[in-house]
Amino acid sequence: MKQSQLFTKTRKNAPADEVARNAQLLIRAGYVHKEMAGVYAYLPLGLRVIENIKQIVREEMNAIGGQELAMTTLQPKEIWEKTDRWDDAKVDNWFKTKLANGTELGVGFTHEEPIVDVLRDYVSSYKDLPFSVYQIGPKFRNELRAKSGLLRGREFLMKDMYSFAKTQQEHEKIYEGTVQAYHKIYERLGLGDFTYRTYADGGIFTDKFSDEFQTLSDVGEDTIYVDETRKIAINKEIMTDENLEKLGLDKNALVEKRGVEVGNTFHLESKYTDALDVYFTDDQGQKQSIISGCYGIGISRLMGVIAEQFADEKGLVWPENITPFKVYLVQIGDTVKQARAVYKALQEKGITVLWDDRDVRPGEKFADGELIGLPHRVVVSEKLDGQVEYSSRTGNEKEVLTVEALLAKLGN
RNA sequence: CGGGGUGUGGCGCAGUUGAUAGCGCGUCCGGUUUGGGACCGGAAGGUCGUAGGUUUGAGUCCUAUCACCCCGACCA
Repeated sequence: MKQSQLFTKTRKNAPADEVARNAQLLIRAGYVHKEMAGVYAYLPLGLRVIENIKQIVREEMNAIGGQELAMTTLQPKEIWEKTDRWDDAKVDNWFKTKLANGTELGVGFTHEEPIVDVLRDYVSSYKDLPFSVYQIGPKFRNELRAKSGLLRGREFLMKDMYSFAKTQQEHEKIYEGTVQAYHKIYERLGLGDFTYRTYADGGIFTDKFSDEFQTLSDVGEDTIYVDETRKIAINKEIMTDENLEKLGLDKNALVEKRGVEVGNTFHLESKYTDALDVYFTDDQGQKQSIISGCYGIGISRLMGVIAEQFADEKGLVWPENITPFKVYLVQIGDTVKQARAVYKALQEKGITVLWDDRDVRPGEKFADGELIGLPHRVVVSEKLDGQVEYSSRTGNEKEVLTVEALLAKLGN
């Protein structure tokens, strides 16, 4: 992509009403546009990041047998009444609306009820189970207070998977498999080293704990206690002596940290399936409850967390796997021809490039490149005598290479 | 939802005891520049969040309202 054609521009100042570092940088660099409090549009650069995150999540969900689908945003109130989650006293962050004829509708804040409602059409026998389905799409929550930029929005993107099993044992296996997939996802996103599986409250309908995935961060909203050697943590909310013993955690090994919840997994037992009257018939001809689990990952929140986590004083720093483009190609002076050749050569290798072909001074290009945060910078300049200068976003050293050497370096 | 704060060109800000709204960045035109956000000259762009009110006169005072931010409570 030529930067001269990118419709967004960088800006030197962040809007005064945006305090969160992630949103400040993402806005300054042209990744997102704030539509209103807690509601952000994803601009071309931002959408590329979002799509990269989604793709990693999708691949890992597919790898454990998840089947992708897309549920609806508009929701009939009846199914939510069956699980007693329609009443505003029970769920206070619903967005609700009405059809022209007055029929009340909900705007989806989660999708347990609708997916279970779908099962009714397709699941009746033990032969139909187990399976998992997931979707990646918008969620709407009428938060009393949106905050922290992309970390807590009223409209946000989430991957939510739901599993359905014949027995608790079968469910546990799926659940653990999903937890392992989550670890892979955070690893691939570059967050593996500081994202912890964290025991948390399982909710009112199970005595099991749920698991949160907490990325350590000063801007985190949760207080967690981390056992760094075992790579596990416990949320402050459930930090009691009794729970520590139940979980086999040693209080003395725990360190208090702040975390951002970047995912969670819940045991739902048969609460939703029973409430919506969806059962299966076992091989003895007996009606049985379906055991389910739900598994969320905040896609747009992850973009915020990653922006926040890796940024330095110059701007964003994207991990290799989710960067909108791999290379920031800077053309200095009268070098269009050479720059185009490098651009094409990189692209032929399958390396994505943002080519700064603008007619602006070098300093501005470097500053913008650093703000935008692509991992690799390549400079084409008359000074380099046909070679190119390579530097990484995070390193200080620059090396002058031939184009062939550059391709070899970036091509693996 | 409780407490606190802020709304003035695209962005960041100033605007005194009430008197026809300024600055920086950005944008446009012309020129000089070109390895770290250049410089010179010119120009466009604002019913001061909105609605009432007080006043000869309101960005400024009063009332209401909306939006946004922060702390708390709640939540992916």
